[in-house]
Amino acid sequence: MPSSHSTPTLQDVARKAGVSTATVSRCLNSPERVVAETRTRVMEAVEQLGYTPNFGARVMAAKRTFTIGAIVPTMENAIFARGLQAFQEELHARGYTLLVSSTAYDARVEKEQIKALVARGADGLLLIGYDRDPALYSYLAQQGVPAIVTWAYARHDARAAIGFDNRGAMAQLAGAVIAQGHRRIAMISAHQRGNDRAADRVAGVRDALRSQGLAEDSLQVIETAYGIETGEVAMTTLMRARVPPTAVMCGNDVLAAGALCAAADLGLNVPGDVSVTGFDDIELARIVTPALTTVHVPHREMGRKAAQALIAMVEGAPQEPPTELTTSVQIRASLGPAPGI
Amino acid sequence: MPSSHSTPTLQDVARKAGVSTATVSRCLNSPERVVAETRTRVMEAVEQLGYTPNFGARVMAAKRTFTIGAIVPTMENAIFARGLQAFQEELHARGYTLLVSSTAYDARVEKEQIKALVARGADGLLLIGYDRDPALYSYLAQQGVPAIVTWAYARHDARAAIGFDNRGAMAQLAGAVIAQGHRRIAMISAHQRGNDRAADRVAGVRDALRSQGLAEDSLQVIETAYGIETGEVAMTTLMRARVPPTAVMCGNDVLAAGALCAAADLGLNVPGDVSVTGFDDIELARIVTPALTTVHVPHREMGRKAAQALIAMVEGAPQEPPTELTTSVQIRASLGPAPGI
DNA sequence: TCGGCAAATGCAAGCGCTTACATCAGTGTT
DNA sequence: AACACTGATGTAAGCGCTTGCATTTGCCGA
Repeated sequence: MPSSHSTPTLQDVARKAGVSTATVSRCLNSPERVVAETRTRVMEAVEQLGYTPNFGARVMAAKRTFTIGAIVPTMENAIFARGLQAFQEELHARGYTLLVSSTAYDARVEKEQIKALVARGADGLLLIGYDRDPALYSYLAQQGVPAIVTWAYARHDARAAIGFDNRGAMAQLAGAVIAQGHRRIAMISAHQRGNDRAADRVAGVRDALRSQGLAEDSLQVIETAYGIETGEVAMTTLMRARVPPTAVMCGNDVLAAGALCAAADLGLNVPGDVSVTGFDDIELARIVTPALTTVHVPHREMGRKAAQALIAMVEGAPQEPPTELTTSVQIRASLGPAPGI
Repeated sequence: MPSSHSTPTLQDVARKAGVSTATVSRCLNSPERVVAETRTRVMEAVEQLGYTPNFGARVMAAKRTFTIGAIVPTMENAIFARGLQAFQEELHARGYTLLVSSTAYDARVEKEQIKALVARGADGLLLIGYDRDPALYSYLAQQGVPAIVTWAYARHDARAAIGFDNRGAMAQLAGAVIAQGHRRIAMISAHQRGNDRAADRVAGVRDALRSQGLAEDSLQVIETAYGIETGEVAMTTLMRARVPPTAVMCGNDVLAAGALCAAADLGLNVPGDVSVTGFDDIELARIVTPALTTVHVPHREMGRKAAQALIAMVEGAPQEPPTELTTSVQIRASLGPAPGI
């Protein structure tokens, strides 16, 4: 008799349906192996008892959790939100559940979270960017947990990845800025240490300067945490200099939104007095005034494909080579000709 | 001998340290019950083997997962992001891991996700709002999984909750709008069905109209999905009417941002031609032009307290009564006097 | 009619861990 | 010196499920 107080178990269902636990288990996991009549009886028992399989037991017996972990730097702004949403949708469609945790851009926290997720039996992991302690990669390999790198793409790295060329995309955007006659260009970047995307974006701007025959060390870079307020502060510093830049390229749209606010506060006209650009093309970019010139990233596509690739790896498919997604420069009102041109 | 290929188990550690599995388990879970010397030996073995406890086994034996689930309507925009981030931070500090999933505002998906999280052994659940199939609440009760309702607060409901009075807050904001002389007020709301927050906000506006002796059925309400674009569409519809409203109150900041975009596209001046308000006071509200008048919600505080309360419940504390957090009306440039006043 | 085969189901051995209880070795008491 | 007691550790019984293998059942052809 099912004990009336604790949650029902396979046993209880089996007893109620008058079959063995094995049959119940099969009904739940490979219904085609059970005759229709029995199956109906079992399913009714399941229904009546309100039975839910015990996850721990199932995991232990089956060695699979159907859980995928994602470790992102932050959930607070929208940078990762859309891609993650698409990732989860695809996962959900394939019967997997997503576990998200965030690191606040702290490598130590990231390490903890990775271990926590692996300990919790994540079948696979979504990681942002490449740059982390190599020991973590060996740890994952040792534990047999596949991982996929996203939001970045490195041709030379064999690791599974779905991303885009941060450096090339930023170089292209910088090319557009330079083409507008800007020569005094500054950049507001996230901290580059441990953040390859940020570092690549700075490098991209340098690439563009160089290829135009401009002095690349003339590029002034302010590093700061991601955030609207930090973007405001950085922009204010920049524009109060003796010779302020005529274009400020930001490491992402959030910083750029902050820069725009600061410009407004300082009474500067954008793009009349100074041009501002972002990166990511999140919704924010369209809403701010003036609308932001930025790099469009196919976040949803990235999330979806990452899910597909990761599931394939989890299910034992041979690891695919990294995939590069194409980005495009979105020219909007925040970029104009350099003043005096 | 530890099999060289599979991951090490408690057994392996015990063997290596020359103790029983019970002792190893105790070292890991209640170190003070083991003599220092033994403990050191065990910890060394753990270290050398790179042992990580098997989550499933642990869960099954201990009946606890130290995992909390959160089910939010969406991760795509920032409405829930900040609160969730705070929730996770507090959880993490207390040794719990957060599992997030989203429902796309679909009650069926929510049901699935709740079951999935319970099946995955979530010790407790964070839910948004009250409005859902009562069967779900009984299911949770039967499964013994405590849940806390957030982003809403209902005095009359005994359910554990940490939230704010959506209706009262919106009424207060509407009061401010009316005080500016607005009489033709329209509202852009999320779909109210299954979304008590949205419904309460509409009701709040009606309350305010009534208490000012205005005809509450004169309030025109457009329901739409949450999103910037949907906000734009709704605003366009509203402003193209023969007698357009002089103030448009939006169910949240995202819709309001869309409304502001639409106003700009239509060549309307805000607040000269029409005032716009939001709700939530997410970062967006400060960035848009003009800055948004909205209701400030203490998201981080809510997230933090929700974590504390939920953990207390999970750990067996008697259920606390619902907690109400205070909101405040944030007046910014998007609200001005009604035209012609 | 009966042997043989396949399909359906049952049996029971784990999966790796926690924990109640048993055991054992010291310590202090009388 | 015998005893009770305490603290450290070991023993072993599950936790609820999956799954390889054994058993049963029903049907076919000979």
